[in-house]
Amino acid sequence: MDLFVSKYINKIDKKGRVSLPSSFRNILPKANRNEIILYKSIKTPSIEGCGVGRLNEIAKRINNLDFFSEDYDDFSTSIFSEIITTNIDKEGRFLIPEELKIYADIKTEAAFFGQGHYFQIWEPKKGLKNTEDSRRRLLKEKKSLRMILTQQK
Amino acid sequence: MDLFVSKYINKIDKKGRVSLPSSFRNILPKANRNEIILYKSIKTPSIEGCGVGRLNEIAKRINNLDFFSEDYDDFSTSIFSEIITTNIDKEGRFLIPEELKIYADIKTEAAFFGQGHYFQIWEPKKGLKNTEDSRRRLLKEKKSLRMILTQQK
DNA sequence: CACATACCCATTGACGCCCATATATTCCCA
DNA sequence: TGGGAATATATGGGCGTCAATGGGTATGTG
Repeated sequence: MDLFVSKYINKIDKKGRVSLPSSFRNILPKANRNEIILYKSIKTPSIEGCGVGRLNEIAKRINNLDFFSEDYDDFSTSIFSEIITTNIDKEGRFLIPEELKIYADIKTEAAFFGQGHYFQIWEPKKGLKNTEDSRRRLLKEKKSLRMILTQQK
Repeated sequence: MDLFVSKYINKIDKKGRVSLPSSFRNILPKANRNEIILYKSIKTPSIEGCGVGRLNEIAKRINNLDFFSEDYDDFSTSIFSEIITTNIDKEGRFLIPEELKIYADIKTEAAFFGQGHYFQIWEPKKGLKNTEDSRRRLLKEKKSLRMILTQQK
């Protein structure tokens, strides 16, 4: 398994530390298992995160843009300056930067939601509500989950 | 991690010294960890900086411009002749040359913005506003940040 | 000599590293 | 196969180290 899946709710201790779910840690490449990157989700009041490996891919893509164009600066600023790297201690815990906690309204507990190649961190109640809303939207639009889950390639 | 990421706001002391964020220092090659280059950003009222090694990369990019265009001379002049090297002391601090401080309107605090292979130094309020503006431009143009952040190769 | 800057030392708070415990899970063997 | 032991995970807390900051003094250069 090399995808972030499932959801977990973990406590944030006095020092502000929170455990990255074990199954998430195991997905990080052994080489960089003690570092992740975090950034504000664009569409939701949540934090998104993933291993640092993805950062290099992003850098490569941005570097391919015209260096003297406006886009280059916009992407570079919006992405690199907004990304925060944080270290994972030997027990598998990390610190959520204050700014991101405020953005996601996270206080004493953090809910982790696997999203495949990345994961989201929510204030638990908001996160669960978002899950329900998502599912409801899907069904409403008659996009059959069943179809997606059971169809053959 | 070998990229300049995140943002930091540091104070400038009476002597004009300011700490280069620790994570930025660690990116500089051990060989030249006590020296960086600074120059005026071409498109914004900010200072750009990087390790001395990056000079070659800048030269390459300018060389890729049409040699006979006006841009070539302009960029070449604007950048190379304006580059200033400055030393980093044992505590990780350096002096921002007066001319650059004036150009960026920096007085008592300096905001450092990671930009991947280089970084920018802004007057804090202006820098934060610039980040917001960048993001707004990107979203407005429906250029999906999310795609860059999460897509697979 | 005056000013700027490099070098040295000190302080504070944040963070990393280490150890400890409780609960849950897996493993192994009788 | 049942039960106890070993292991893993989430969580709590002590303490040393480092980053950011402040300031004194030496060095140096015009």
